[in-house]
Amino acid sequence: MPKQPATIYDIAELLGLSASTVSRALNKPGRVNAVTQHRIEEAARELGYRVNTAARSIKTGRREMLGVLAPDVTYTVFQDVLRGAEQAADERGYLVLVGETSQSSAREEDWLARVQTAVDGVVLTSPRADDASVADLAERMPVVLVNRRVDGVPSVVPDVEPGLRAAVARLWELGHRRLLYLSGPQRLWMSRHRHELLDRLCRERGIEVRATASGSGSFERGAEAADEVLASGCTAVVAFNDLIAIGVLKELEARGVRVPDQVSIVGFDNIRGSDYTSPPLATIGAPLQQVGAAAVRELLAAVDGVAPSPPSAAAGRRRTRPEELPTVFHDRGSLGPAPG
Amino acid sequence: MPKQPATIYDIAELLGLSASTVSRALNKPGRVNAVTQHRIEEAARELGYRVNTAARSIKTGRREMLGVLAPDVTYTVFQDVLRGAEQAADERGYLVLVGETSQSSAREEDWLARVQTAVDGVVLTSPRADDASVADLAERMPVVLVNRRVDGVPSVVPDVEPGLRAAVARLWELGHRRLLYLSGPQRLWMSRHRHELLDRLCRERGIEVRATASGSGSFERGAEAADEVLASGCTAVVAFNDLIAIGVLKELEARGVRVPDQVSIVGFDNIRGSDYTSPPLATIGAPLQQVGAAAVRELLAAVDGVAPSPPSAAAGRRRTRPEELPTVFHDRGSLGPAPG
DNA sequence: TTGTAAGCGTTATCAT
DNA sequence: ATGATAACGCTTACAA
Repeated sequence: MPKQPATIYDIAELLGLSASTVSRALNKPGRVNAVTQHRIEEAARELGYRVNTAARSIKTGRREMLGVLAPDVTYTVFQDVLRGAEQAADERGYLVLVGETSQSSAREEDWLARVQTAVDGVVLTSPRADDASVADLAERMPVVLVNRRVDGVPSVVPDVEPGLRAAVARLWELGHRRLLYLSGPQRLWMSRHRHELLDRLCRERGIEVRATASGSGSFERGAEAADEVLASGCTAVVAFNDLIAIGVLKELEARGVRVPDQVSIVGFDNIRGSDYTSPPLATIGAPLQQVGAAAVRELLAAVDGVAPSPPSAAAGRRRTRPEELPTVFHDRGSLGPAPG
Repeated sequence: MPKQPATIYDIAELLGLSASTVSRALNKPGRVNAVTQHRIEEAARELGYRVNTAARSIKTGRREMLGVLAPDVTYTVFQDVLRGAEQAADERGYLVLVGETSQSSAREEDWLARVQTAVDGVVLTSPRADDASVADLAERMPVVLVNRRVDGVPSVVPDVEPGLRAAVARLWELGHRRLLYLSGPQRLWMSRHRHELLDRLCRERGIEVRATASGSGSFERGAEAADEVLASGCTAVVAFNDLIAIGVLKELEARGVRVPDQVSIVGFDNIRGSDYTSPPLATIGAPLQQVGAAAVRELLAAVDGVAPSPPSAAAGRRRTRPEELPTVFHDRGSLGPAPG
């Protein structure tokens, strides 16, 4: 049923031209007689011609596709990154391959291996692979990291500080002096990063910070943490992400503990749904679409740098200055004065 | 920096063999001497050989990739479909290209055109294109629809009836006799489908159903609809999707209208966050991952049917029997006895 | 301005 | 069991 798609030869034959002329006309218009050009375009439309990208790739070495790796398409953070990436890619005529690795490093490795030959580069959002593997991969193909840093590999990470600083200031103002950080997965660079920064910012003000042992980044994890929260004697909680935050919030509500009267809660990511709760969840969000777009632009710059132009000293291993992608604090109802 | 990847010629040369032997060894093991086989595999690993998929495609005509079109990666429904699709594709060694078309039909057309040459087939979730264009596309390449039906094009749609029937039964039981359907976008097949089915099921019981004019499927749309809800004199609301439902719920709460005491609310899709609200939102969910997986399996069956095997009467235009993908009613706090 | 021809990395056919 | 060799559809010197 799907009849063979037309090739440049079909067009050439139809018009009594040679394939190379057709190719030229279709690729670099201007290098061919105006009327011929027109006839070719006409014929191409007529025949429903589409360039065979595989055949082109084999010659040019360019795949015009790039990969985006996501541990979990289901987590809202990734969606915005993907959307931003998709749009930036589209602007440059690139197609996007997505790899959902479901938190499994085996699948991640697998996908990476398979996709390698099909794309010009990859964006890795919170990959599970260890630093060495990531650096290794970056040796073999253009790679840009999102929400993670690895030495020598370009990365795009929003600047956590402004949003978190605002949140801490607000907590201070409300009288909170003891905070509990609900850690995410230990292997997640971003969880450690947020923790460190929270520590630093609180130290500046003399706020005490404790932290739970690391756990998953899920709603259930948050619910489980309710006991720890109550036992900790802390008046406010900063969760690694909104899922955890909402988990505690709902569990505390279920136990009759009033938020924010007895405990204040702040999350991270400003996921869709974080303002559906009662009270709405205060959270620190990042411009994730821009993050995704920036990552792709950086990736494509690297891709461009690889082949054409003077093989200059090369754009080389730059990282987007985070100042350009600041997080924002969303002050919402889950924050209130410290009790007592 | 990314040195040229090794080819089968490199392996052949290294081992003093011919390229065809190497190719055979790598593709159909068994047709080559066991020890040669082993040496080749060894060398391949050594050299970090990866098959050049573009080169392979040009010969075989198979791309080993498929496309998944999504109007909005940001809406949870799509994510689950994508995850299911990704996994089913992965099982068969297929890579997935995703197209986020941001509700724009121009971008949709564009992406479809561009991707056509790069994939073996596409899964279209709620495409904007009209029936004719979809049928047309299906003429030129394997296509499977999700959450939409078009004559002559295979599609996978969960069975709305069981979930909706349960919801209606529950509403009846609670004494509701007048319902308001908050319509989604008119162009969305699924919105019309849900409406029709609701009409039918309610008629069976003698429940009256009204419907709003169509609107967007967003949270804001729900908030705006609050007036209509209150003016309608209906005791319960069925929203086209959870976003709308949560929008009304929050807006009613803001106005001091008690849910479910004064108005009961049911949504569709069981999106993440639908149970974060207070009260949690009652909703009708579908096994979306399975839907995605089923769509891909059907697509790959069509792809397989295109070339190899006896060109039999062909699997042809089947549609997955919906009985296999039933929706489920989630009874939650937003439902209560009809007032008065 | 246009045509000829070589070659990209594979697979597949046909010999050997 | 293995090796030549010819495609696949396209780009790109180079020649006309």
